[in-house]
Amino acid sequence: MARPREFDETTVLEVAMNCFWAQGFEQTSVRDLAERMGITGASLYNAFGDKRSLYRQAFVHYLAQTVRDRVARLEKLPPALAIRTFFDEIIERSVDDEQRRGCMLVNAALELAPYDPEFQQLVAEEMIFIEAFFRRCIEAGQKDGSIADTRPADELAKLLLSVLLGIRVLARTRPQREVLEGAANGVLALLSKARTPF
Amino acid sequence: MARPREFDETTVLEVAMNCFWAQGFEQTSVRDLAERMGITGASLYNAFGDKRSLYRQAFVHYLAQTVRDRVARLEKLPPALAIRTFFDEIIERSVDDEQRRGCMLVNAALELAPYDPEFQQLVAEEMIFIEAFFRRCIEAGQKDGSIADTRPADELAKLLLSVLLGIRVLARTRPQREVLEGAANGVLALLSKARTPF
DNA sequence: GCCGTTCTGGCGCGCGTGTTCTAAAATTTT
DNA sequence: AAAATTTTAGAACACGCGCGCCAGAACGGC
Repeated sequence: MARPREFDETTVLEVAMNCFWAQGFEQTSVRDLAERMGITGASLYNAFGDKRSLYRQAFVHYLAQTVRDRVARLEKLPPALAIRTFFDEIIERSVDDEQRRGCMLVNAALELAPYDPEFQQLVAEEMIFIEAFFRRCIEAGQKDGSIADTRPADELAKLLLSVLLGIRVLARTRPQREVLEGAANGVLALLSKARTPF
Repeated sequence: MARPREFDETTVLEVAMNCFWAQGFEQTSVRDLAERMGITGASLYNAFGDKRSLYRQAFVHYLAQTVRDRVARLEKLPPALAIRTFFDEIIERSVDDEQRRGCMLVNAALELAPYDPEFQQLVAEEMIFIEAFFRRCIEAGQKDGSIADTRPADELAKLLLSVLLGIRVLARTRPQREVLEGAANGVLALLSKARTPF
C-alpha cells in the first residue's frame, strides 16, 4: 500500500504505558507522551486514536504483561506455594518501586473507573479474574490439606484480593518491606492449616 | 476591625470537602468550588489560600470527622466488637455510596501522596493511627481471649489495615455488599479464637 | 516514473485552568 | 460622620491542554 510506520507500535505503547503508570491519566499530557514515545502528535493520533484510547491500549497491555502472565506462571505451582509466591512477587515489586507508581490496575480503579463505564468494566473483570485465581488455589489447597477449610473458598478468595489491593495502597505511602510483609504473613499464616507460615 | 465574612467557614469547607472527595483534586476546578461553596474566587483565596491549601484543610477536616471520630467512638467497645463494628460501618458506607467517592484517605494516598511530601506525611500518619487502633484492640482481645494469639498483634493490625484499604478499593468498582462482607467476614472469622464469626 | 496513499513535522485553534488585580460595597473604630 | 480596613464581585492574565489542519516527504502498485 503506502508508507510504513517509522516506529514499532509495541515499543512506543510500552513507553506510553510507563508514562500513564507513573503519572496517571490526567497528569500525563499528549505532548509529554509524544516526546517520550519519540513520535509527533499526529503520528500518535494516527496510530492510537485519542488520549483515552491510547490509555486503554496501554492499560490492556499492562494487564496482559503483569496480571495475566503472573497468574499463568503461578497456576502450575502447588496451590499454597502459588499464593505465597504471588504475594512475595507483589511485595518485591512494591519495595523496588522507587518511582512509587504502584499498581496500574489500582490506579485505574480510582482515577478512571468511577466516572468511565468502560474502565469500570475492565477493572471489575480483572479483579474478578484475580479473585478466581485465588479461589482455584484455595479450593485445591483445601483438597490437598494445605489450606484451612474452616471458611468457604470464595470468601477466602475475596479476603486475599482485598489484602492484595490493600498492600498496593499501603505501599504508596509506606513502602517498607516489614509493613507489607506483616500484612501478607498475617493472612497467609491464618490460612495455613498447619498454623505455620507457608 | 472591619467587615465580617458573609459565609460560615466550616460550612463552605465541608462543601469543598465533598467536591474534592467526589471528584478528586485535579478534576475539581476552583470555579466549580467557588460556585458550589456559594462564594467567589477572590473570597475563596482570601479565606483558604490557594487550591492545594484548601484541599489540605478539607482533607484534615475529613480525617477528623470520619477516622478520628470513629476510632474515638469505637474505642469504648469490647475489642472484638470494636473491630467488627468498624468494618460493618465501612461496608455500610461503601454500599450506600451512590456517588462512588470511596474513602478520601485512599484517594489522597493515590492522587496526591506520590508526588507531594506533605500529603505523603499526612496520609502515612493517618494510616499509622488506624493501625495503632487495630493493634490496641487486638492486644486487648488476645488478653481477654476473644482473639486468637497465634500471631503477634502488630502483624494482625497490619493485616486488618490492608483488608480495610482493600475493601475501600474494591468498593469503587464492585460495591456489592456480598463482595465486601466476604472479605471482612473472612478475616474476622480467622481472627476469632472461637472460630465463629465475631 | 508517476499516482495514490500514508506518515511526518509543526503550527494554531479554542478552551479551561489557577491565580491575581481593580474597584466597589460593607462594617468597625475614631 | 468620616476614616480605615476587610470582603466582595468580576474581569483579566498567562499558560497548558486535547485536538485538528496542512504542506511536504516517503513509500507501494502500476
